[in-house]
Amino acid sequence: MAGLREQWRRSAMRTIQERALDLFDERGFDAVTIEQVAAAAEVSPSSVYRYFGTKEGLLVADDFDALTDDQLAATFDPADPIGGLLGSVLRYEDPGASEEPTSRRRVRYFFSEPSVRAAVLATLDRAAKRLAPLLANERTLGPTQAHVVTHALAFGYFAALERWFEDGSTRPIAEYVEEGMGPLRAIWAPD
Amino acid sequence: MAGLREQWRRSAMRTIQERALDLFDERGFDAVTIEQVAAAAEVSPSSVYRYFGTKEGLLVADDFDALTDDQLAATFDPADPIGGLLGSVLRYEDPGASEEPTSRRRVRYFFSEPSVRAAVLATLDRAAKRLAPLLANERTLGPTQAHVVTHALAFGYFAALERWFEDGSTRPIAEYVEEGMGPLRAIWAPD
DNA sequence: GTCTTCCGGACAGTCACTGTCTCAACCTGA
DNA sequence: TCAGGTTGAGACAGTGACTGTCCGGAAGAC
Repeated sequence: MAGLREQWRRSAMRTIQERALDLFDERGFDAVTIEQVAAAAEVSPSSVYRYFGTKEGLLVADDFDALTDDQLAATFDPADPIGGLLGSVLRYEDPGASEEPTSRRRVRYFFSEPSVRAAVLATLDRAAKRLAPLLANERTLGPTQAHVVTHALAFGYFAALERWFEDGSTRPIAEYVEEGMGPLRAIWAPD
Repeated sequence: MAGLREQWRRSAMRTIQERALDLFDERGFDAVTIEQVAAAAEVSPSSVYRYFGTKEGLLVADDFDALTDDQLAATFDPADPIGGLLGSVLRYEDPGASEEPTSRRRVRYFFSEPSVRAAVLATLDRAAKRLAPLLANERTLGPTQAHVVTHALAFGYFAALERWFEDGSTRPIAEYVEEGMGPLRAIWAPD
């Protein structure tokens, strides 16, 4: 059973996020208060904090944080992290994929709103920290090197994404990742 | 002339920072309010904000932000960024160097206090963004690649620093940077 | 149908941060 | 040395993000 309670919670979260995006797009992130978001979604401000933690959390779904260690290990390929990343991007951009409708609207704030950007950086930082041991296990990299490399990958990816955004978000993201992260492939090149 | 006003401002900033560190070390970052810091330093809370902008700013001196573009270009070597970074670290750790006494005490909070960590990440992000054009000018890297690489370098450096901290801060930082960022040198290897 | 559990709403409180005003002290030019 | 302009620190009120706690009512188990 899905759990009626859980069901209602999910739908509440979705409508809160959508109303929030409506307001943000209309008046700007800073000009909207949590109270207004709560009123627009017809919930209490407490619930917004219960669901999303922070105002930035309304935009930055910590997808990575939600993954268990096993799920993370299954998604991440230590032998070819950039290839795996590209695969995720391609899957995300696949027109047939069933992606949540808000995910495209949110990205804009990742780069335009400083506090949101900071929240994204923090998420990437946590993700890189969790991925490091997975990389250290299977390769000739020491733990410090693995730690450095996962951070380089995570934030390199972010940088590529930013270029895509600054370019007008017209060409596919995968192109920017492929081209931008190309130099990082040298890390795995045979010497 | 040094400017009497400017002189007093500098000394005020130093004492504020020192008092703040005293309080943070004693009670913990979260348990200390700006008002208490201001009282301990015998200035008004307004001044603390005027000087440091945010509570995290008391610990994260945005040294990079303060540099002009020219100064930045002079410090950064596009041909060998990792070597330049190592040089800075060695200079920092040189026992003969005249470093500000608070700089060692602050580092701890970079990694232990989430909001401070976020502020550091934001600083690195800004630094990487400013460095990208310098890297793109002189090498065979495209602008997107340069953007990715400077982010990889900045946050890779941060990761190496964290390993140093987690290891007890006993061995020299340069060792962690040298070892951890070794794989990134492959980016500049001749193919 | 009852009992338990859980969760959303209400509410009060804290504190980081902002904007504005005032006044005193520095700086400048004669 | 002394006016006049400027700069910058303190005082103060306000906003809004976020926290903790309590309570009632509805979902879940039996």
